[in-house]
This record gives sequence, C-alpha cells and structure tokens, in this order.
Amino acid sequence: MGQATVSGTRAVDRATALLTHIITASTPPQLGVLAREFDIPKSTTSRLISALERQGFVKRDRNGAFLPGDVLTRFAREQNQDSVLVARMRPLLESLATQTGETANLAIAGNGSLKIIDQVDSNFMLGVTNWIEREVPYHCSALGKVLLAYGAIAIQSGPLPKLTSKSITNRAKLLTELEAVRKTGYAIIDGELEDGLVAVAAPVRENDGRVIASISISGPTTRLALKDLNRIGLLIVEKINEATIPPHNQIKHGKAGAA
Amino acid sequence: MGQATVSGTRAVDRATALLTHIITASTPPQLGVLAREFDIPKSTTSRLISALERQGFVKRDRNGAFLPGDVLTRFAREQNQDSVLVARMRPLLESLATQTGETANLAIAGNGSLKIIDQVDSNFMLGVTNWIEREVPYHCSALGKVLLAYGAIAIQSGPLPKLTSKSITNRAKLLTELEAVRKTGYAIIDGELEDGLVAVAAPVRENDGRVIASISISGPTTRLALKDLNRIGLLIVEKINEATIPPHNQIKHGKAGAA
DNA sequence: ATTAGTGTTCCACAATATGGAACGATTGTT
DNA sequence: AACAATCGTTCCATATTGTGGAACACTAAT
Repeated sequence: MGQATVSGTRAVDRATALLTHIITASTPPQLGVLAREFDIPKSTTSRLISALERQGFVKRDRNGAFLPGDVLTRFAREQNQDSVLVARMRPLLESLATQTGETANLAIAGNGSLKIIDQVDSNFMLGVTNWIEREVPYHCSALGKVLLAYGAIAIQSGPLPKLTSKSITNRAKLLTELEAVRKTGYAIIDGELEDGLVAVAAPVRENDGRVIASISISGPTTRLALKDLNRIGLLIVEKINEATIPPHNQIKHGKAGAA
Repeated sequence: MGQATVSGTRAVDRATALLTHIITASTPPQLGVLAREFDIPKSTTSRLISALERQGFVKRDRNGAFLPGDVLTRFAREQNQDSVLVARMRPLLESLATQTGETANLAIAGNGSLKIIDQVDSNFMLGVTNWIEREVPYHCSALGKVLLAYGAIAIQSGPLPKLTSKSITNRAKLLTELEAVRKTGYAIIDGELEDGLVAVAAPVRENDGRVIASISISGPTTRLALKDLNRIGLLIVEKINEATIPPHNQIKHGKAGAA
C-alpha cells in the first residue's frame, strides 16, 4: 500500500504507521508480526521501534511485545482531566460573557447532578453568583437539559424534584422538551431552577461528535427576554462550532493533496 | 546535544522529539518556534511535522499552531475507560481465582461508594455472588480500605454506616486501620461488611505510582482463616507487582547501553 | 541435537532526508 | 500605500542517513 507520494519522509511515515498500529492494537503485537504486516524488513522495523522506544513512545511487556510508552500514557491521563476542558473552553466563555454581558458557565456530567467546572462572571451588579462545584439537577437547568438531550447522561429514575412552580416534573413533558432541544440545537430554562432566572445552553462535542459538556449564558428575566435567549442560543452554537472545527484553510501553496 | 550514538534514525528521533514537545506544551507551539528550539532548519521541521500531520499525530488550530492529532486524542479517550483496566487485569484476576479457589474482584473509586468493575468467580458452591456494579461503602470493604489508605479517595465526612456488629464506625479507629494497611501493603475485612464474609485486597498502581484500583479475594469465614488471608494478601501484592513492573531483562545482545 | 521461532547488529550501498535559498502569504510599521 | 519582518511551504543538488540482506544470539519446543 506504500504512499506513492514522493514525500521524502519514509522513515517517519513507517515509524508512525507502526506506532499507530501499536497503540490501537487490542493485543500487544510482536516485532515479527509488525514487520510482516507492514512489509518492512525485520532489521528496519527493529531500528525504527527502538527509536520510538528510546523516545518513550513505545515500551515492551515481559514478552517483548509492544505497548504504548510512558509519553503516551501520561498524555492520556492528563488529557482526560477537567482542567484540560476548562483551559480549552476558557476563551470561548470569556468571549460569550463579553458579548452578552451575562454570566457564562461550563458544565459536564457529574453523578446524579451536573458539575459546573468553570464560570466567567457577568458585568452587571445583579447577576448569577458563583456556581462552580454547585450541584444542580439536570432537568431544570439549561446545561443539564443539553446533556440529557444528547445522551451525555441517562435520565435518572425516581421523581423529578420541583424546585419552582415552573419546574418540569412530568417525565413525558421532559422527553418532549429534550426532543425540542435536539431540534433547535440549544436548551432554555425560564424560571424552572429559580424564580426570575433564565438561561440558554448548547452542547460541546468531542472530535467524534459525542457530547461531553455544555455551555450556558444565564441572567435575570428582567434583562433577557425569550427573543434574546434564542439569539444567544444561536450565538453559543456558532461560537462553539468555530472553536471546535478548526478551518485553517490550507488551500494555498500545495498543488492539491493527492487524490 | 545531538545523541552522539550512531543510531541511524535521525529523522524519527527528531520527529518524535517534536511530537513530544507538541503534546506536552501548555500552549500550542508554532513551526518557527519549534524549529528554533530544536535547532532544526525550518524546511526540515516543516517536512517532519507534515508527515506527523498526515498520519494524524498532529493537527493545527486556526492559527496554524500545533495540537495533538486525532490518533492521540482518540487513544487518550479510549485509554481512560474502565474497560482498559478490566482487560489489563483480567489475567491476574483469573490467576488469583484459580490459585486460591475463591472469588477475585477489581474495584475503582466511584463517587461516595466504590465501584466494582470486574469479578472472577469462585470454584465453590458457597461463594460470593455477583458484585459488579454493586455499591459498597469504603470503610467496611477490603477493596475500599485500600483505596482510602493510599489516597485514591478522601475519607468522606458524615457518620460511618454500621453494616454489621464488626463494622468500624469510629473515625480514629479507621485511621489507625488505614495506617496498618499501608504498613502491610494489603487490607483485610473480617465480617465488617456481612456476617461470615472475609476478604483481602491490595492496591493496583499507575506507572507513576498513584493507586488507581484495588484487587481482592473474598470468601466465607469457614474456608479462610486469618492465616490464609495474610498469605493471600502477600500473594496478591506479589502478583500485581509481577504484572505491573515489566522486567524484560534486555541484558543481552547490546554492548551495554551508552554511559 | 535439531529446528523454528524470537529480535539485534553489522555493513556496503544508494535511496532518502537534508538544509540553504527562493517564494507566497500575512501581518505590522512608517 | 509601500515596505519590512514573519510566517510556512516547496525546490533541488548534495552526501548524510536510512536501508535491508545476511550473520548472529538467544529461547523454546521437538
């Protein structure tokens, strides 16, 4: 299958191909197997993998079979921490907060109730207090509705707590609401969590499309009419898309990528 | 600088060095910065990184700065799933279960109570039922004591539930017990969770030494005397060490690694 | 002992990676 | 606007670097 392109990086191409195989393999492959599978002479395979090993990208188990190295396992561990998501979404929250003047929040699925992991405050005196680490039920927050709607969490059994007179407590009604969320792409609450409090939220996706978090803008009913909420909802969606899907239009230089 | 060794893998060495920098950098580096920092000509740097990009190990944000690629982020995501730990520990659980004849369990820290994620059953008719997904308090299970003792979870506030007459409900007494666990390297319960049930557990560590899980052997008091529990405790510790620390004595071939 | 299986090292050869220079595209300065 | 300074990509002659066959070392199973 060798890439016919005269790229001038055979060694690196082969090494990365081997590495990819090693880190995706369900069972640790041996040198010989790799050499055969990729049609690279044993000697070369040995040299390439030794290089990867020296750099910590690959290590060996007691049988000499190859496993992902420490550089990669460390990366994996650090990658899956809330802090990474917070860091990645910070600029977005700030931009949303400035643009709307209201409080922006970032939340992920906790257990039982959702976990707010970052917040950028409003400019106004009257605004939302600090919610980080606060426990909020899924069904009466915009952040939570999004996570429910896109399957980031399952709807829990048991009765739905009624926090205000407007809270959704009927299971069927909640499902309809979630369907609506999926349709518009964002969720709204209007006094369902606390009297006089409104919010909009939209989903944050992984590269693979899985929803892993949600971002909201919230404030007092007196400043945010339904019309504003819808506008902001679209704004959040747009901003998230911008941040998530990197364009970097590299349609220059290159004489059009092969095939 | 420049590994004096005549390794014959300059391209791969340089590419991996660049990649390591990219995935550990707190802020996405640009091409020029990398080239300068590693003292590699721009042209070469460009070619190397393009290769990494083509293989999915690196991608660019909207400014052209470099981020870990999809191959790596996917790896990271899959890596931190329970299933990976289960797969890695399966052989160990099986070996322990066969050797002792009793039930082996694997647990990690859940929220509030520990989460049993795998089990290999006993040979006997009288044995432990299926515990996977069962919620068990930390302070009266061997698995939980281990996680507490090694800081995999913090001791929760509030009173300690008394499940049997032997359960530890005194906070100070629990601390003493945990100290003892750290000393011996394994934890024991004797009827503290359920009458007639005993268990031993030992910690499973990450590469960096952090305790992330625990493994236990449990059975009826009638088959497992304290003496047996201590013996099995040492056995678990030993087996885990064997599985965790890969020897692969590569003191052959080589004319003694440099320096 | 013999055979088949690992993986590593050696070394002559030339294919492949190299890096200076030129180029195109952006950005900031006067 | 024109200019200067950066940025990253491509080109291409050069020789450095990677290549792969063969020999070797070690282990395991006949």
